Amino acid sequence: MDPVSELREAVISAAAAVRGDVHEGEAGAAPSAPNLERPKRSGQGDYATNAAMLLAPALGVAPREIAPRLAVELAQRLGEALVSHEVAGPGFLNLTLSDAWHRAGVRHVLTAGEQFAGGGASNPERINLEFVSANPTGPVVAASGRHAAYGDSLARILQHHGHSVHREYYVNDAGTQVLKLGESVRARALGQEPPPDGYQGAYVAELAATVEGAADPAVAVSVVAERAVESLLERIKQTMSRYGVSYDAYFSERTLHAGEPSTVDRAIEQLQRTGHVYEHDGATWLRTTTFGDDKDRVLVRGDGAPTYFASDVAYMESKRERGFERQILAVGADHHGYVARMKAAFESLGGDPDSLELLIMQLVHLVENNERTKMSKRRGEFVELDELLDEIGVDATRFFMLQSSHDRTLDLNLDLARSHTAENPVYYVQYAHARIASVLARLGPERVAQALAQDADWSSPDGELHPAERELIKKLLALPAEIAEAAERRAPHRIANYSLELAQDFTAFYRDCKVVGVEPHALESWRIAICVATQRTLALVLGLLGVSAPESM
RNA sequence: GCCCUCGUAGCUCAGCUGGAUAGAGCGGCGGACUUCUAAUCCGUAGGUCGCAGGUUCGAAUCCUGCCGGGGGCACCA
Repeated sequence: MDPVSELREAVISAAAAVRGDVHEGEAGAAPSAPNLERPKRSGQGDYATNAAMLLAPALGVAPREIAPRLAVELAQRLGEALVSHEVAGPGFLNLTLSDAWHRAGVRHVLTAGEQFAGGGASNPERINLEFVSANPTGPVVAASGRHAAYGDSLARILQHHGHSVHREYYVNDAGTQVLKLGESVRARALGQEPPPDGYQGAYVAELAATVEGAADPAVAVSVVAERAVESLLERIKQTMSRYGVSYDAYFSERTLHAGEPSTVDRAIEQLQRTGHVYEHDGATWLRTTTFGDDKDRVLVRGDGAPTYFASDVAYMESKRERGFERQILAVGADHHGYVARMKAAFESLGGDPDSLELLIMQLVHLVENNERTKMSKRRGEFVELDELLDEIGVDATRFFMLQSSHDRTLDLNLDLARSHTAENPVYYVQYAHARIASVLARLGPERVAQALAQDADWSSPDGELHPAERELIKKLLALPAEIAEAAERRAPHRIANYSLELAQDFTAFYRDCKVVGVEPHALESWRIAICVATQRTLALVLGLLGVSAPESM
């Protein structure tokens, strides 16, 4: 267990003991788990807990009277690690920990290696994570870069936290939009304008030139559409790969309709068995209102064609059949109306609606000349993700997309991104990593290995830790809780934020604490250890964001 | 009209399952390069946390209403 978790356990245990003292044998309402947090201001110790304030209502005693009792219990549990404590404010207990505790923290980071801050999931699950799933009727647009970065990073974080994650891209290769694409390509190939509700983009003309049989009347439009989709899907995969985003599967919608019976047929049968399906006006309906939807939904239209909703239901069933305990879908803001019906359908299928999560991604607005550009795939007015990557690079794009919470709309100022690339905070984080690499290179691998050895002497006779060292170490040790939070709240942006904070704390350390050549030898060893622990942690978090960690810049 | 969501510094955003005097980056202003990397650092200015009530020992955070932005209310995909 990591040092901060141990500390938290000690606080919880101490709080339980205090509660037991006063209300002997009484079950009572257990107070919610006490916080262990970094005080905002300096001079308030290394950590603070609000346990006394939470115990106050249950005990009927003022928080400031409870805190000293808590301190006694805590002192017993922490021994020499706890240097001092004080009751502050409305009843916080501020804790100051020893230098030795901090040194042990660095050893923990080094020993844990790549597993640092990992495997914390209390209930590891097999998760199916679906993201982007943009229609293969055009290139990947810039806005999808947000979905891609988010889904990919979330997958990495969940995995590091101990879950098993399967990433899928749902390919809508069936239905009218695909047919419209085919019609548009055919029209261009014949030198005509695409139909008014078709696709107008320049890429359609490219497809008209490259797709086999585009202009050949003997080749059905549906076949042209199929080939165009194939070509576009290939292009989408290339963009994703360039962006550092990988999928375990590109799941074809068409396969849901294939076979006798098809997955769609089986899903509908399953729903019929559970009694949630009825016929009305010649169509087949699912009674989603039973499970909280506004209105019932059509599965099969009057003309016998299954709706898109039917495919979605079948897809959920497919994921369930494949053994995923949890389904997470990152969908666009324009899909938020689907949440209720999807959950209702999932429950109708016999699934637990809580194990189906639809995360609503807010929009990305590209701002140029102080105006938001309107993006329409059909009219062909859009910025491609590839263009964005050409201009501001993969690392900067990913970091920018990941910096803010997925449920907030994001303004991406293209003018700024183009002209001030070096101002992106991602370079700040990468720079810290490169700087450490430079320091370590100066020392040489042998000296570094020696400093990291289990029996290396890290403490100079009279040396206390520098405040910058203590701050940096506590930031390192905050990562396990940070990852747990990011994983549980599906919030990669927390990791982006953390990486910036870690880089800041390292830079302060770098400013105040000389490493190479510092006397005595043990102090140099100790600082090398801090540098290595920090460098690895920076590389770890950048990795979770899908951003590179360069050795030099 | 009904439902969802967001509103925090000039700009872009953290902080939000209640905690101490609300933060960062960029931009502004003033400084620092014989240095372990200046893609850096130091200092400084900048806030009615949309508005109004409520709950609480304590509210940017929870509840209600209002205002404003975005989205959704198909036998479309």
